[in-house]
Amino acid sequence: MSAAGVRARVRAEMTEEIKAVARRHLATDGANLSLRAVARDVGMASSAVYRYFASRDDLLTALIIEAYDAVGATAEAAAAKPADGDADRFLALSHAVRDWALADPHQWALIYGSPVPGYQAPQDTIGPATRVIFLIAAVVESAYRSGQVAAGPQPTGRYAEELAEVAARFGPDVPPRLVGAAMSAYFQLIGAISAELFGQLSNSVDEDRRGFFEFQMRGAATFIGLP
Amino acid sequence: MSAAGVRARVRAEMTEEIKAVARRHLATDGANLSLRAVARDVGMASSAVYRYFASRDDLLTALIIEAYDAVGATAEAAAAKPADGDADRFLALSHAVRDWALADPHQWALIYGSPVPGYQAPQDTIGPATRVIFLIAAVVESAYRSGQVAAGPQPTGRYAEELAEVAARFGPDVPPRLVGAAMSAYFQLIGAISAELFGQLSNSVDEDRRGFFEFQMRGAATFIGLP
DNA sequence: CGAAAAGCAAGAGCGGTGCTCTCGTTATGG
DNA sequence: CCATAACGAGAGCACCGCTCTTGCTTTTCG
Repeated sequence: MSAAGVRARVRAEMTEEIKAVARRHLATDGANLSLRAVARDVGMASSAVYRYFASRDDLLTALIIEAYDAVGATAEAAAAKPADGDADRFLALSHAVRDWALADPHQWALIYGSPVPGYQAPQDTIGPATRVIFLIAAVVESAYRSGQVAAGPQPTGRYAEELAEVAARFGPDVPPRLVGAAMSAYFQLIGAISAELFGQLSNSVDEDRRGFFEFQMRGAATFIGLP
Repeated sequence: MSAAGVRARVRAEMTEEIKAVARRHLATDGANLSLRAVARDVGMASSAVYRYFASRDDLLTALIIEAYDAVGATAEAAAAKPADGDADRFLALSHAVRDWALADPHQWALIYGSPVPGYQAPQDTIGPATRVIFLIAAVVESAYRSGQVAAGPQPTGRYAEELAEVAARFGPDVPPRLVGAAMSAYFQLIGAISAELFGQLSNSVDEDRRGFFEFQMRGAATFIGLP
């Protein structure tokens, strides 16, 4: 009847419902969720799910993309808020990412944990995956444009050239050092959150993990040279 | 016959063989290796494996402990070599850990990747897990004892007290800041290697990852205050 | 309009998994 | 020497991912 076609709309709704149920299972079973169990919860035969996702890995890929988008949106919202300087903006962004990770550790593990064995990240995921690092880079670039970035160690050697190539994507005259520092800060962010989530803080920092996280991120900001 | 008992010795050998085969499977299948497949390779019924390991998770735990021991031993060997100052010792240690991880990414993922869902790290693993961070702490403490550590940001608040408690385990008068910095450096090390191994460097630093890694670790050393 | 085409859901089935239980055998220690 | 405990193998249970076939419904097009 409708121009869009009933079938297409129903298909889209069905796809969303499967993903929603799968996301729920992800929260309890992690990456080894069972496609059959998801199908049961949705109320259809397991074979019918294959009309919507070519394989279990394809379903996981859809969840991965959604997770990247979710954490990216959260980080963007935090970075958009008014902040007292670029260092504070970076800290706010970091806390937003950490809060998101704490709220749903399995989603975090899905995108930043060890890759699912036998699973190769398809092209669809590399776009959404870069949102957070681009945000950090934007903060760093903004600070640099306003001339507020302190000096720091210069990269040298072959990797410095690679950093320069990446820097060229952001604009002219962006020093490779800033790109390197931004990437390093990004990996520190991911690493600090993963360490906390994966239990590496047990028996050392148990009460005030948020404070210790901020301590680490302040170090990262200093390394970049943020004011 | 023998005092030790034939059975006990055979049992120990059998346990080792199962672990060896499982380690081989780990290199190809990752953490979702199949106990049945391991049993087939060993040449026994899958049910017989349960005489040696109570469950598949128990087998994985054994592999985890071995992996922690292996990376710990590697790091210790690197840290024991003569070095040109404590910063260089830290760098050597870092490179050793990275080299080990590159040589066997699945073992790395097993211990530093996302925890296997439904798998709770047993007590047996927390001892071996602390070897590397203790090594870093030892380097930092040695530098501190010789009065060569530069000043740095002071931790404040509740987590600072927790760091002080950890510091007390190392000896009197160890500043909490050093413990925090050492832990931060440790997480940077883990995070940088995981980022490289889990594909986060694709399309940015592809040629000289070793150089970029050293750039990051130099930053960590500076944050600690190593000379 | 009506037939052909395409999309869809369900069921059966294949080979695989972790794990348990039983049963015959073999080494161990009182 | 013999009861006991450890052992290996096999059958079996419930589950898994995935495929194929079979009917049915919607869409598309001559």
